[in-house]
Amino acid sequence: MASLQEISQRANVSVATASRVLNGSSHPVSSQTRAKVLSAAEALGYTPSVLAQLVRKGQRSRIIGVIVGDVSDPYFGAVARGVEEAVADDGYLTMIASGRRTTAAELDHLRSLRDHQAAGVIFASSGYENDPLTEQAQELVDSLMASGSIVLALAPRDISCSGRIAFDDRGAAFDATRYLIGLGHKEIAFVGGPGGFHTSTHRRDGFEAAVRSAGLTPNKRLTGGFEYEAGYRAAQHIALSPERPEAILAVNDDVAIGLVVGFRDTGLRVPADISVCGIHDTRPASYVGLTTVAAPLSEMGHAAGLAILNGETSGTTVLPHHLVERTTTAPSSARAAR
Amino acid sequence: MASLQEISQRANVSVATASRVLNGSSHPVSSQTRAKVLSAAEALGYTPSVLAQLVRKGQRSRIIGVIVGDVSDPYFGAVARGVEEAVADDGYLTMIASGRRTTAAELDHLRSLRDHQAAGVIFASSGYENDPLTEQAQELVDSLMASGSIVLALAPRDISCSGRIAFDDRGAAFDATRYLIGLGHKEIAFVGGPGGFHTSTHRRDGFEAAVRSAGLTPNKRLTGGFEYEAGYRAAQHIALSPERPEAILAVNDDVAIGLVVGFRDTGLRVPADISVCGIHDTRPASYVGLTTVAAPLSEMGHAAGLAILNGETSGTTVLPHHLVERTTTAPSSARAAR
DNA sequence: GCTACAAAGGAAAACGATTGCCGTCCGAGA
DNA sequence: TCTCGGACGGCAATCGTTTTCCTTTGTAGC
Repeated sequence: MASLQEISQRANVSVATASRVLNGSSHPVSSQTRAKVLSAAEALGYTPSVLAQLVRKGQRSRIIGVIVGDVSDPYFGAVARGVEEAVADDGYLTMIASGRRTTAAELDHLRSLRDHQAAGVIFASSGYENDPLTEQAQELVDSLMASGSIVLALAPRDISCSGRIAFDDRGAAFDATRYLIGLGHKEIAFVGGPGGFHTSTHRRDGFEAAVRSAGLTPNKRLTGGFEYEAGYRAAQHIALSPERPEAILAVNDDVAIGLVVGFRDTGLRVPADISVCGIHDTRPASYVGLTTVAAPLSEMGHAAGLAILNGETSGTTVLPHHLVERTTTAPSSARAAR
Repeated sequence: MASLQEISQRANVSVATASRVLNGSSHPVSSQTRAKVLSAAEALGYTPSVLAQLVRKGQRSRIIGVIVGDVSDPYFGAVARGVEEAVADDGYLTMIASGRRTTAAELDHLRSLRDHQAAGVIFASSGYENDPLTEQAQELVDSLMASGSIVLALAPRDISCSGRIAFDDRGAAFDATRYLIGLGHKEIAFVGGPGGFHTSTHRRDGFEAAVRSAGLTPNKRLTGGFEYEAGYRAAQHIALSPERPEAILAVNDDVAIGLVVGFRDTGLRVPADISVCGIHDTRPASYVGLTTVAAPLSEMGHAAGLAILNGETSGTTVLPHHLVERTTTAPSSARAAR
């Protein structure tokens, strides 16, 4: 509340001197005056106006924005936690802004982050094809980068930014599918997210490639949302379908869990009757013992945080994933031996 | 990037006029000059410096900070989503800051929120007893409120702020316990969070009151963390204990789910051998069919968002909870009839 | 006793805005 | 013709800082 102005009056010095004492400067100040200023500041409870400092110095603030698709999705929680761990010790502040899966909301957040001169922006959510707002987003990203902010994408996006840190969506789906094939399953389906999202598409591509490479024909792939409910609903359909697959790869854990619970609610046994595999390995996966591909979520966040701290301004990093086998998948023979 | 200065030069008007045109003012400007300014702004790609505006006008920014304990806890996700829905249409931005369950980190976030003149701050996480940093937190909250920010607590906190919006921790635990008693259980235990947290304590109090009011003696209550793992570990102990309870109330859903999975992993049947009830009704609760008390999480967030929008500066609101019966609880007779 | 230089402090111009106050111009009313 | 008032625009102060130039003073070196 108290300004340098008031401090300087109370201490009988100029504003310049007060500034020099209170906010580090190389300009020398005698220890007497320094003491006077310090005690005045103490008495008045001085707090520098960070806003004014930013205006004057034109620097970046110590805010790092993480743009996520859904605040209650544990995927984003993991990423955000990684960012936080990387930057908290350096006094940077991670703020999570939810795009609620709409680009319009993301634009609002980008604008606000630009307005407040954020040190960095991290896109944790995937973009989607033919997004009419891409151009606007790119403009905002450009202006952010032009003014010194670092913009990183952790998921596929039609935006050129300072750098990318991700895992291999296609490869993860490919590996998971190979694993299911290795279990002896022949009829394998992919349950994807909402159409058009890049992650969905890449993962579906990986799935198809694996199925084809094994000489099988890719089974029907149903689409839905990214949430539990979408998986649950899909399970209802699949359970009733005449040509029910033996195994399913879901686009992510939430959908996979929805499938598992949905199947069980309709009387199917998982994995005896049908195997289910997810992608991400978020916390709830272990709640239901889901077999899934562990994605380096917090590692990605961590790397992104460090990149912003170090001002790294280019490059692409791909972090490794690995399969975590739990209890929702079983060899095909288990079914035959029933 | 372009400043009013540059705009005014290009349009051959004074900075004052440019300001009046570009950022609404009641002062009249002829349509000719207006057009000149507008086209200059367009050509130069003018964006007002929100920071400078804030410095000059001393107003609050359009940022609302939500301080949570753990970004991957779905409890906080629900609250944040509620806030978001309430304020997004008015152009306010919800930013989630993780206190990582330490007051020191919370203080950092509070400072940053104050520095950026946030419109409001919402405490979604509980405080704990004898927190040595309470005083500092109170000072920060006071300075925030003094400068016009609204500070709301959604969980018990030893801080006096603009208002409180919550549900009845004690009552929720009381009702859940009465429900378990109503099922015929006599040996009921409470598995609490880390010692000292107000929510833990209030819920334990509600539990004890219910048990006592039924003429039973409160069973041992084990403490742990707020997470799944704490519940899982507790389940290991309880399963091996000679005087195993018939029913358990957990401090929240995550712990309850940990208990359920933990029990099943040790061969106990839930609910046949032991009933488990949670508090919150977060998403994962439905994944495992957990019986739990539904807390008005997003409603609290929503109400808090509206309160900040409307500048409501006082009052306490308590929102209702209700029990959601699923499949982790069963009557005691089910056990006897085994 | 002179110069030279470092230390110490202040005045004032920025940064990018907003706004109170004043001057000019014009048309309307007397 | 004179006056009055409103429309319109600019000057300059202001917000809370930082930073570039001074100016003054003290001291060391010759």
